[in-house]
Amino acid sequence: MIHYLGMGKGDAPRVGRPRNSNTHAESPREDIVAAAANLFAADGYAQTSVSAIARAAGLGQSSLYYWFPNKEAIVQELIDKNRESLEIAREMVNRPEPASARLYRIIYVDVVQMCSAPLDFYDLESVALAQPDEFGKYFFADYRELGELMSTVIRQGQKTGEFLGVGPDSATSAALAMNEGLQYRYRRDGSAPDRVSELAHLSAETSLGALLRDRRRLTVARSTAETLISTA
Amino acid sequence: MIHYLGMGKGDAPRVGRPRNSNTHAESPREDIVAAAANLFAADGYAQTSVSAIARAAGLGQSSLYYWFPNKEAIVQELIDKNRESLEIAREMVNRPEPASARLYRIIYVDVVQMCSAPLDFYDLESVALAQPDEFGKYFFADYRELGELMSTVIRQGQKTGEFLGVGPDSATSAALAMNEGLQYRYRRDGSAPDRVSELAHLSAETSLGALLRDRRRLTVARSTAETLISTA
DNA sequence: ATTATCTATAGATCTATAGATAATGC
DNA sequence: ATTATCTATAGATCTATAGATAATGC
Repeated sequence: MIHYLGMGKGDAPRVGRPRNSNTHAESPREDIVAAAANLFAADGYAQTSVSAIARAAGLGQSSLYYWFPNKEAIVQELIDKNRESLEIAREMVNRPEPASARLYRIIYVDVVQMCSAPLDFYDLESVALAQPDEFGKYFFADYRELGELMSTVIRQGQKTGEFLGVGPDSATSAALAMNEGLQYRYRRDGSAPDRVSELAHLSAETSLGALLRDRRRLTVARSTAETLISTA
Repeated sequence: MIHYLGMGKGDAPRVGRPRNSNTHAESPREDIVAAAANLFAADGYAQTSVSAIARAAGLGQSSLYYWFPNKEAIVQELIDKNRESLEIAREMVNRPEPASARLYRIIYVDVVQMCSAPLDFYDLESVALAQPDEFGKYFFADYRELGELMSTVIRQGQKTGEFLGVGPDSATSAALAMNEGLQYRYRRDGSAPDRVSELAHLSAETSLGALLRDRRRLTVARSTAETLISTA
């Protein structure tokens, strides 16, 4: 690799016609995705035009089409984060800790992930629904799998007598709906990011409060779950 | 009142230029609202054009503007139903029944009402947010009041020792988020209307399961709440 | 004259493409 | 020649208004 004297990061030679805006970009593709993430988070997917994304990224509207074929292609770049809570849930099914701690962790991570994602979960689902291709399939398959894993952990806890015998699938539906509803309200109300953890605990404690036979175990479940969180 | 022989309901004389479509309307205003309700329910508010509403009501696009000044005026006709669960909650604060039964009823009615409404609750909130006038204010004032009433009932139950001492406002947030999340999923999944009651019970039982000190009282709370439901 | 519709259209978007242009690379 | 932008624009919406028209009412 050759270094030219006095040629730092800032003035790397740039190919292509210069922008009208005084901005320059290390990676226009990433800038576009970042700008889209901000706008989607602020205004929602449907309300964000390609034109607004391009402007926020320092480009003219049509220049965006040099990097992405359309708006949906941009949102797909934002989506892979959606996997994290599924991977945690997969881990949790086969661990030796009590079901209460494992379910706590799954619920907690799901809330944190949804609240931290750039895109509202319901918007994400809408985009997935509109796309008959790969992404749509993966989204719904993942969603189903997450639900099945939660139901499995609930059944495990019922087998050991840790949980009451309520319907595992119903309890899962309630927990997922609460998680999604909380992330929605978190976004709508423009809550401060430091409230995410509080909401995640609230959701886990409500669902476990309804499931645990002996609720004195809730505190232990919470701290065990927190160990799991910091270890992984 | 004068009756002309052979002039039944069907062929009442109609003022105004006839429609191109073969439809006729007893009350175009109500037909428009009904058509809008169906379309909003099926496709969502933002995705429904004035043109589609007019067509569904048997009118040309521009003829709708004879009856309504714009799309938001139509949605406002649909909104008063949003009051029912608030009125129930107001009633419930001062009744002699145990807090568990009263909270059960509030939660139950809220889910039923949101699921039965023509408009998705989140869409309703979006419309309210976009309108700085009367309706917007009422919507958010009502929402706040419903939450406060729920918190009050929870505090009452804590005072009598019926409920555990979790934060009443947090428990309310969780319950509302779960209700909203469940109504959303109900709509998204196109669930059968006969599942509404099941979802409403699920939500009430989950929230009460987390709150009740002695969960053997849940069955009593449910049946007491059902009495309240059929009485009012 | 009044009512309720129609046709036609202006004006505001927004998406996506065509083709010009201004840099660097070789 | 290649790259990354630009300008300009076609075409698809969608909203809302202007003004014509076809009924009934008086």
